[in-house]
Amino acid sequence: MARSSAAVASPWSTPEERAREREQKREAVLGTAVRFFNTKGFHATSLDDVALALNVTKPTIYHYFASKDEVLFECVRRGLESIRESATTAAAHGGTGRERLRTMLLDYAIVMTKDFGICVSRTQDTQLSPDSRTRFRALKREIDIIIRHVIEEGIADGSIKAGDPRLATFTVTGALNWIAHWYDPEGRMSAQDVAEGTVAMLLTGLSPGGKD
Amino acid sequence: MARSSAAVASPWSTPEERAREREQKREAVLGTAVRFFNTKGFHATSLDDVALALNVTKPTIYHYFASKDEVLFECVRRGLESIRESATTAAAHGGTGRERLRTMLLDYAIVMTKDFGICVSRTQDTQLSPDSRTRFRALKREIDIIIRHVIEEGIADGSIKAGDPRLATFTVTGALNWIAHWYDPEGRMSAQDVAEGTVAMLLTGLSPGGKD
DNA sequence: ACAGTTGTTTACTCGTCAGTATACCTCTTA
DNA sequence: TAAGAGGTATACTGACGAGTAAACAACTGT
Repeated sequence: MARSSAAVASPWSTPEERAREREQKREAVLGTAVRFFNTKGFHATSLDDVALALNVTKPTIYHYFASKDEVLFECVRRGLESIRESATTAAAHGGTGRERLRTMLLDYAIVMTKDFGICVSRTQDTQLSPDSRTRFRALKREIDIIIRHVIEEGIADGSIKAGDPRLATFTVTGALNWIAHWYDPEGRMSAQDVAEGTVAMLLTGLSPGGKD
Repeated sequence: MARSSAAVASPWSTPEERAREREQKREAVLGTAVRFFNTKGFHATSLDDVALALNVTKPTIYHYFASKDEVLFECVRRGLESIRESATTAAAHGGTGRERLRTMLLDYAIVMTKDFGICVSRTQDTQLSPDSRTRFRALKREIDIIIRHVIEEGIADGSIKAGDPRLATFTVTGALNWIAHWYDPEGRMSAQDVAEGTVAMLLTGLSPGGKD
C-alpha cells in the first residue's frame, strides 16, 4: 500500500481544505447577510447584526470582505449570475423563440423566490457604491439584452407577437421581479406554481383567445 | 357698494389665505423631498438636503412634519391615493370586466411615471415606521382588492381569461410598478406610450393569436 | 401697547454604525 | 523553536443625521 492511503484521517488540514473553509465562511457571511438585507433592509442592517448572528465580531467580517458594499454587491452578483447562466443556457437551446423565452422566464421566476434573487429585486442601485452600481447595472443590462434578443427572434420566427421588444422585456422582467416582493415560501403556492402561473400569464395575456 | 368690495387689495392676509400658504409650503416640502427620495434614495437623503434645497433649515421642516417618516408616508400616500381614486372610478364604469381593467391599468401606469407614484414603487415597507407600514400595506391591499375584483368580474363575464385572479393581480401590478424603475421622461417614449404599450401587452400576452 | 400665535433660525444632543488600530492566539513551515 | 501567516477579539475613531431647546422675529387680535 502506498504511504498516502495508509495514513489515518489527519488532524492537520491541507492548504486546499483551508481554502475551502475560508470559502465556506465567506458563504456563511453572505447567506446570513442576505437574509437580514431581505427582511430588515440593507440600511437597517448593520454588520454588527450579521456578525452577532454568526457568533463573531465585526472585524471578522472585515477579514473576509472589504466593505459593507462588497457584501451587498456579492449578494446581488450571485443572484444575477444565476439568472444570466440560465438565460444563456436557454438562449442556446433549440426550439422557437417563444419556447426558449418560456424556459428563460421560468428559471428567472424561480430565482426570484430565493434569497439572492430577492436581494437583486429589492436592491436599488442607489444603495451601492458608484463602482458596484456600474457593475450591477451592467449585469442587469446583459440579462435584459439576452431576453430582448430571444423576444426579437420569436417575433422573427412568428412565435411571439409584441410591439416593442424593449417594452416587452421590461414588462416581463417587471412582473417577474415583483415576485420577490410578495412571494411567501410558507404560503399556499410553491415556487414552481408561482413561476408557471406567472409565465403562462405573461405569454398568453388576460384576454380570451390567447393560446399557449 | 358693500364695504368688502370697496376695499383695495389688503396687505393683511385672511386666516384662509394663511392656511393656504401653510398648505403650499407643506406641498413644497413634499415635492422636494420626493424628488430626493427618488433620485438618491430615502436613507441617503437627509432632511438637511431637503431644507437646503428649499432655502430653509431643518427645524422649519419639523414645523410642518413630525418626522422624516411622516414625510415619506405622506409621499407614498399621495401616490397610492391617486391610484386608488382612478381604480375606484374605473370600477364603477360600465362595460366588460376587461374594459374596466384596461382603464384601471392605464391610469395606474401613468401614475407610475410621476414622482409620487415612483416613490410608491421604490419604497420598501421596511423603510417606514411600524405604524406607517401598517397603513401603507392597508392602502396597497385596498388597491389590489379592487383590481382583483374587476379581474374576477371579467372572468365571470367571459371577457378575461386567467387561472388564479390573485396571481394575475400580482403579475399586472408587478409589471406596472416596474415602470417606475426604468421610465425616463427624457427618453423616446412618452408616459402615454409606455402606459398603452405595457397594458396592451399584459392584456394580450406575447403569443400570437391573442386579440384586443 | 401687549399677549399670543406662527414661522424661522442657531446651536446643540445623542445614538448609530462603518471602518480601523492593535494585540493575541493558533497553526504551519523552515 | 522561531518566524510568519491567518483568524479573531477588544476597544476605539469619526462622521453623519434625526430630532430638540431656546431664542428671535413678524404678524394678529384685543
